[in-house]
Amino acid sequence: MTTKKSATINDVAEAAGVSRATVSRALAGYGRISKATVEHVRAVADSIGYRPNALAVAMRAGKTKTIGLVVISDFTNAFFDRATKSIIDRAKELGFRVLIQHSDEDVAVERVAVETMLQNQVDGIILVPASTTKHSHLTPKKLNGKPVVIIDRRLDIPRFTTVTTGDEVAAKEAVAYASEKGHKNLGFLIAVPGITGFSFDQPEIPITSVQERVDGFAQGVKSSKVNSLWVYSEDKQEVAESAVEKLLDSPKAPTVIFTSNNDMLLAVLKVAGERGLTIGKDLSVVSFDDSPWAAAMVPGITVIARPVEELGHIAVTELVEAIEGNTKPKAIVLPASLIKRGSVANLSKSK
Amino acid sequence: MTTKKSATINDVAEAAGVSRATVSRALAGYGRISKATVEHVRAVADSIGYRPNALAVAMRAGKTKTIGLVVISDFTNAFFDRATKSIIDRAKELGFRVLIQHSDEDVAVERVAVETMLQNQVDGIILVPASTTKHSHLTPKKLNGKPVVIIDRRLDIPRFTTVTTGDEVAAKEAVAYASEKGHKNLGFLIAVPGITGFSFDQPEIPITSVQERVDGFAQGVKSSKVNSLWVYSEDKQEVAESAVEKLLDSPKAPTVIFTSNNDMLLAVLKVAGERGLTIGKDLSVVSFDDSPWAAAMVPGITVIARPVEELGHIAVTELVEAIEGNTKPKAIVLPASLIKRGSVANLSKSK
DNA sequence: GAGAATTGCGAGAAGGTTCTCGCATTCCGT
DNA sequence: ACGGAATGCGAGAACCTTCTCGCAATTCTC
Repeated sequence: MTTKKSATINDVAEAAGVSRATVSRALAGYGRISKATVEHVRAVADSIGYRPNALAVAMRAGKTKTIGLVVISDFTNAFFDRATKSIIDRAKELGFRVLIQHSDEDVAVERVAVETMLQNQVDGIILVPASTTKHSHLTPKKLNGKPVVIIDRRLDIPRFTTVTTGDEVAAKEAVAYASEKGHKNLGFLIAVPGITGFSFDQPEIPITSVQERVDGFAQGVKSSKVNSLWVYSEDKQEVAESAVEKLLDSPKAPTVIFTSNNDMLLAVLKVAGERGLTIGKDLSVVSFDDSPWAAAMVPGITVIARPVEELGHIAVTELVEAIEGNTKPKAIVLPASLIKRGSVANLSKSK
Repeated sequence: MTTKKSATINDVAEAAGVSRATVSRALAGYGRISKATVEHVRAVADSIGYRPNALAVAMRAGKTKTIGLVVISDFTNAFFDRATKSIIDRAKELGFRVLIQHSDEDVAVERVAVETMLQNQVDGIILVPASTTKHSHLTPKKLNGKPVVIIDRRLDIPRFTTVTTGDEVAAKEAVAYASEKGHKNLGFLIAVPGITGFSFDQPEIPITSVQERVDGFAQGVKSSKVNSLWVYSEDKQEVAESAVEKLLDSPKAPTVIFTSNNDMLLAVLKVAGERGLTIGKDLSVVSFDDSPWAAAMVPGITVIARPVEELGHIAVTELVEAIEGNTKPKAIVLPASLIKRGSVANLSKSK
């Protein structure tokens, strides 16, 4: 038979001929204890393969050294993969573990995810909220006073520290760039969670980051005096593809399409491929969020890059600070930047 | 002041005027208890916002309903993002949480990751081992008899259930396909963790999945009687790019390059782009592992697709089975398949 | 109507750790 | 040599839950 039960501190105490308290002192290195005892206990603990039970430690300490991460999407999304990675890495640096849950843009799922986190006694939560307005599960009382840091989006209350990116400015800049390149008809393909199918009329956008992008695009269109055609799509490949079809088939077909995330970009690439349109020549494209493949493609995709790793890093740092001391909520905004590659054709020269 | 401490079962008992045992019975629904009491306790528990402490439950039960996942790479890798997602999803279905750690292909890191998992009392572990041979931290004794399922690669001992894909057959098939298309000079770009820089001489490959791909390629080359040029690279973008350069600059430059993973594929795309080579015309490419962008690109990348989601699903299912009962270790191999897109030029017709 | 059977619930232990108290031993100074 | 301080360590409580055991109280049976 193999060792079924793991060695406890009692086993070590017995084997070393001392009390539990002494073992704890020897291993944790606190209190008054002689060097000889420490070494003896250490040796015994090693020899019987003692491993402290993190559960019991957490119970006793009232702290689990674990933070909960609730994101809306999984790592197949080009933003959340990097965000999750940077959060895990930073948490590790600070001695915290990360428990991950996905809400799939559904407030109800988010609610149970948060509930699960709290049942598991996480010390704090990093959350990408599915809704700007629905946050009745995020009251201090329901959270037991556990700190929360909101990332990527904002809530309509200033209760929590929030880390976002300056998408509005970046979107405006992107439009100006396309305009300079001679584009007169701009298309926008915007993923809006919660809607079904796609629509040319602006639906209610429950997400501040998307709203900011829309606003930025609109400002850019206004100041550059170009034509624009907007289409709002469900965040789903096939739906987005038919939205792109509609966009390209419209009377004033855009020469450049802006996409609000990488999934939408893929839809544009797919349809362009099917129609034999060459990116950067027959059709231009600019997308939110950078990714390795967007950089490696020919031509490279011009993107609005958000400092994802930095965002994750800061979120964890802020959360841990809030866990360890009392901090005031603050709003941190990181700048996004336009990375120019070859996916936007220069129409002004060719004419 | 906000509620600092969460309500415990004692608070509920006191508020409801019953004992802890009764509260537990009422909420968990076991033992003899009257309906009236159940409803009363439920109501009181709701009203004071009682939330069972998962830590205490786990302590008492001796089961945490948590499985540990130790992967070598993060979700920015086109295989591990999908694997991780499918594992989390399946675990959720079976009522398990997932704790994630990355080993970065380093056995030492893997060792502490496993150690951390065990300290956290996971019920079982899913592991992508960094090494075929170094597994002294995976003895039944060190694992306290906790079950482990190995995925993606194999160990040189048959101690654990293993879920892998049939890469050898698929690699052979891919070579045959390229040969049919008229390619005579085949290039292989193979990521080998642990080495520095790149090399044309085959280094020791500590990973069974990569070894299988190498073997499959070799068999294909032999039976199709084509020329081949092999280059083994560190899994790092810049290194891989210079390896591709060398490949293309060699006397018998390959007309098609096979890559052992998606990162290597990106390196090929990048270099091809810089040299003005059009994929599917001037240079052909076939990669291991499918991804949304490989499908959406123009031309689409021909890939050897592995059933990643299925792999994750099965791994969790097997692990949970092992957790709940005693099972014998088995070796499960899932078939990989060649998905033909446009990235392989047809040379036989043009001649 | 008395004993037996059933029912509802409370007391208490266990799970592994940490930490506070307080006791006993050693060491120092005078 | 003796009082007091310093030191090392053990006993026991606390964290929160679950579950067994057993005690009362009620109902049933003849």
